Amino acid sequence: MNPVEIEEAVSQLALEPFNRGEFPFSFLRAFGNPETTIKRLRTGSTNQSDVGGVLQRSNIHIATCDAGEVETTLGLLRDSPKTAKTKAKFILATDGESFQAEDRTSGETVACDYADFPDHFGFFLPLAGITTVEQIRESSFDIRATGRLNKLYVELLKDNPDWAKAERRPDMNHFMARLIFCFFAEDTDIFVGEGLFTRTVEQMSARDSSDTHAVISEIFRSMDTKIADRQSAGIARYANQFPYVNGQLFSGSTEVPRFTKIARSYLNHIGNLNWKKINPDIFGSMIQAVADDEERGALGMHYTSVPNILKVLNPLFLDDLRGKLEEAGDNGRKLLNLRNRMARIRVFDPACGSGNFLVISYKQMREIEAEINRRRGEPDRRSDIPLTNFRGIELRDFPAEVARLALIIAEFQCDVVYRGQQEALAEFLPLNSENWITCGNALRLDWLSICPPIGTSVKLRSNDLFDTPVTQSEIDFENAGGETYICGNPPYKGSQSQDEEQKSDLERVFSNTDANWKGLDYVSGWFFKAAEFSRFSSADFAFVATNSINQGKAVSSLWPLVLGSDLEIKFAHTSFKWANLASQNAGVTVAITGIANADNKPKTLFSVSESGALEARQVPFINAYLVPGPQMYVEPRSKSLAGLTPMAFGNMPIDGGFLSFTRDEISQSDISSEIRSRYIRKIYGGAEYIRGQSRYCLWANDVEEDELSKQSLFENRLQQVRSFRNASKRDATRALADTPQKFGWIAQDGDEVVMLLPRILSERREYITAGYEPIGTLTTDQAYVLLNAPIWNFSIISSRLHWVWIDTVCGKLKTDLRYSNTLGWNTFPVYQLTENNKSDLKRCAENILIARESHFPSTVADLYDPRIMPEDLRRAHEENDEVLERIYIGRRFRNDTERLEKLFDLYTKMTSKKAAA
DNA sequence: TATCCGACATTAT
DNA sequence: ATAATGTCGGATA
Repeated sequence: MNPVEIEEAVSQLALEPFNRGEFPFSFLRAFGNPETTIKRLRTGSTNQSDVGGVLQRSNIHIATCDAGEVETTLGLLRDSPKTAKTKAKFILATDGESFQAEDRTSGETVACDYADFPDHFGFFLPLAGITTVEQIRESSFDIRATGRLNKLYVELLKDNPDWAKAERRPDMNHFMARLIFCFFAEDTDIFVGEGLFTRTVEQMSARDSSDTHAVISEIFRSMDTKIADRQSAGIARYANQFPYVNGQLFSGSTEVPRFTKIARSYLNHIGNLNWKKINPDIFGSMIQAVADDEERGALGMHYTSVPNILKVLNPLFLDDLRGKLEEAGDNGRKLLNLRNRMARIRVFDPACGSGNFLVISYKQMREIEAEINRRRGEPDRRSDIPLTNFRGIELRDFPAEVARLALIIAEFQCDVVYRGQQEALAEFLPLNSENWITCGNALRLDWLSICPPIGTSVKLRSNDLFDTPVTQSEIDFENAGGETYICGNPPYKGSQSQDEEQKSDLERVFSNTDANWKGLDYVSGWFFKAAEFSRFSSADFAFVATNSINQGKAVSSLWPLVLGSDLEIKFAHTSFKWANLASQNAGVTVAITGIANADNKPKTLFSVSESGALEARQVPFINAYLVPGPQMYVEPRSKSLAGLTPMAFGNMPIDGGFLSFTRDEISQSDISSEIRSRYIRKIYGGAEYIRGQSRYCLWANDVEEDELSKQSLFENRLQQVRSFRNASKRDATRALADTPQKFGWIAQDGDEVVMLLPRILSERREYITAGYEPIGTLTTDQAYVLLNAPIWNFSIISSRLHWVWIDTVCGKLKTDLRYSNTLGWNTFPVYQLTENNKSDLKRCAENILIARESHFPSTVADLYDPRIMPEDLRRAHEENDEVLERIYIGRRFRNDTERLEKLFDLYTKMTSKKAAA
């Protein structure tokens, strides 16, 4: 269940008559517990309560009681030995009048009237497995509002099918934005009279809902008409009470979708919520799913947490502002300078979604400004920070609407908090008419015209930045000295999953470069455009992006263009999971990169330590791999830089799985042992090797198909391979359809001594786990192979030095290592090895293999699990490292940082020597 | 020809 | 259910 669904279930429960016996079960059901769980608790088989209540292990201990006994009952629950023993997170007591609960981990408590307990449902969200985000628990209102608006939205689309079509959706979305504004305004005295909007609609429209749309439309028309013009415009008397709002919010068509009776009652429900409590930073990202038919199922789940956003904003510029505030102390002059500086700061998010980066920037800056004004004795002073300095571009119209609204709401709320309700109201309306959130394609728009480094006007230029470079003379310098910070979390899309339009977006962005843009992630476009912007007006920028742009091949394609010789990475957050509430898509791993003009200041590298704590390191340089060290790019090579044995990419079947067999499939078939030994081979992918599993394949690349089809085991399989290949849209695959017995890519003859290593390696293992397999063993493309290779190669692959190199320079799958022959093996810098070196390394390699052997039949996964790695194996690796590292520097390296430094250094020397030669 | 990647995908636990 | 950890083959140079 998502938070919205839980909120609805909890609210429903509170409306029903209180039933002492049923309440605990209904409560658990509302938090998404399946019927079977409830049943088991009800029959007592899993109910461990020792106070006559209901106790669900490691979750909650609930007891209902007689009127007036709540306090005492909660005490009983608190002291219950079972509560402690079963590690219950919460205790809850209620008599149907009053409601009390406690979070046993944090000690936080809830005490309220029974009828109001749904207001605290966020408190209990861990019961539904939702723990990721701390603030979500303070967002009960936002979740509730999202749920109600969603119901209204769906209901309206159902009855106004034409509004659901692509061309009218923007009207529908604009209408929703207007409604949200009205709900907020009527609860915050922006409209004079409590609940003015909801009340007026309720009173002036017919109960049968036939004219609801007309009444709302008239109210909207009124809000778009200046007071002086209302009489001539013939505004209805009831609509005349509404203020003139402007801000483009109510301009344009005032057409309103038709309401059913149900929709009219939903509207009333929504209006009766207390919109004062809205969190514009959270609400925006929750509500945006409403307008997206595909995302609606995950309503309230794709929520970006404030701490994650601050990981971008703090090091980008907020920390600096706070530092300056501290430095200024009570010095009025310095405080004034800081305030003047902040008044000119522009924050620009060219992928702003519903504006949460902008809203949070704005709120944080207002907080700093308020402190300045407090210290200067001007607490009521009007804010000098213009809302229009927070600019954004967003592709989808609804989030774009919501972003603007969220900023307006944030401004009002900040004014109320820092200056007071009266001052906030006095200057709120009419809204600024400029639309400073642009709905459009950020990769096609000219950022300089949307966020001009100078001046305040927003005018769209149709041409791209690179079609018509902006010349200095066009720039108006009236506000010289203002800083611009570009930030955001733009969309990521791997090179293979981009659609045609996205491809052409990138093509335009990179058209004037010789970049391999086809291989780049979609997000790269934002980095490149930000860098170009920065070169016009020195704006620092930082984005969240998939970590793959800082890995593997992408590094040498993208970063030389972004950084050039004038920009530098000023801070970075290495890979971490970008968590939101959607457990099912917890999967994306991101990094944050912040870029600024080169200077001599130290850079800050953030990373999450093993214990989960955030570490910040000051280093002289951060390179594009997000490791400390001078800028350098490792490019793929087709041959080893150091003369190592060639490493081949394994045999790729391209067979839909039909050339593979399990052990059982073979043993249960009727093939003769002769056919079997002639055509069936053992084959390894990474998984089979690491987990010690078996897999077999048909290996008969050059045998006639007719010959093979005589075997019933093969006949059907070959047909399936043929049709699988024919169904492909890749030419090369279809061309293979006529020879279904043949692998798509062949790396081996099949009779060499095979050393294989998996293409994907768990980040938990401390070494790269290559291994020898018997002659004739095959590998799939999930493993690399060295054929008939001298054993000292094994020593190199198995070394910590090599692990560090691969970890840094190759790609990743999530945070796991992804080995690459071209990027990792062929680029690995090694000194020329003497015969003595080679024989020393051979001995070390053999010792590793012997240590592994001594633990037969442990699998690689067992042996290299760092928690249980056998001592003798560990020692054999240590010795191997000792010998190899002496060849590099005559002693052991102190740590991985030192290893990498040496490797980078040697790589640079070896590549420049090659280039010179 | 020869890979590199996945706002992932599927299997272990 | 979450945690661990690697399929598969198309797109690309």
